[in-house]
Amino acid sequence: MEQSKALNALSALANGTRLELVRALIGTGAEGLAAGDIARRLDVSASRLSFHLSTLEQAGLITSRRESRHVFYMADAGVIGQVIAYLLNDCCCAHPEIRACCTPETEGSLPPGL
Amino acid sequence: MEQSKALNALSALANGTRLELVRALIGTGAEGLAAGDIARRLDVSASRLSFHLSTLEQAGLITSRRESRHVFYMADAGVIGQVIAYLLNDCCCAHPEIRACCTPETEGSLPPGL
DNA sequence: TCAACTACTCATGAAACGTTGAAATATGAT
DNA sequence: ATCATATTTCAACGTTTCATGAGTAGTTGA
Repeated sequence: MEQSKALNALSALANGTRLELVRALIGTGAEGLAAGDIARRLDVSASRLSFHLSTLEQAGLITSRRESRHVFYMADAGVIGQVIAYLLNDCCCAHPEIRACCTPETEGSLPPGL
Repeated sequence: MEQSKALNALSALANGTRLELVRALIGTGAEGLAAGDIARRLDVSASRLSFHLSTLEQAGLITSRRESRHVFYMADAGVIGQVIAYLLNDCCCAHPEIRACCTPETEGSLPPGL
């Protein structure tokens, strides 16, 4: 992932509404969620939702598909993973203390080499 | 890490100059780098540098110490790790496909359980 | 065709961001 | 004291972002 793409993604993620959107969409997997359902679930106006969804889509973090009159949005787990990997590897040089963030649930249970 | 702190950190990281700053400071460890050296290295004006450094410091991503007339800046690896962990766990629910980003260099070389 | 529904676009204004250069502050050397 | 160095602060300007509400476009069923 190039820096410019990572920057777009980080800008997109640096907003409360959009972070909630990602959170909501990650949970729904490939099926996704219709715009109207998202609006109701997060209590966001239609235009505001559309603005934030298109910001996320432009950044490549989510995708959409039309199904009759509904538009379903879903998170692109691959791209989101790439953004995190970019922070981890290209910006932080896989710094050992930072890498530790990857094993929070198993913290302390891994041998020193990992 | 709370969402508001993570959002501040993401905003701070979503800028090319500041990402370069983090990159440069991560490499210098606890010693850090004096502002003037950073300015020369990244070819950034003093006031612009100061602005971006204070943005990063306010977000908690870097710290500073004065030494005679120099001010040394260093990255806070712990906080940077927390931000990445927040994205990974609190936003992406440790989604398996996204978690895969943590093992790019050792990909395929770990047993399935890790 | 018409009405209802779903989602998007647009214009507006307020707020935040980023760059610049000049001025101010702090520290150290002569 | 005076001067030089190092860094920060400030005001100005243009750009970008965001929330709001009104209006528009596409889809479905009567």
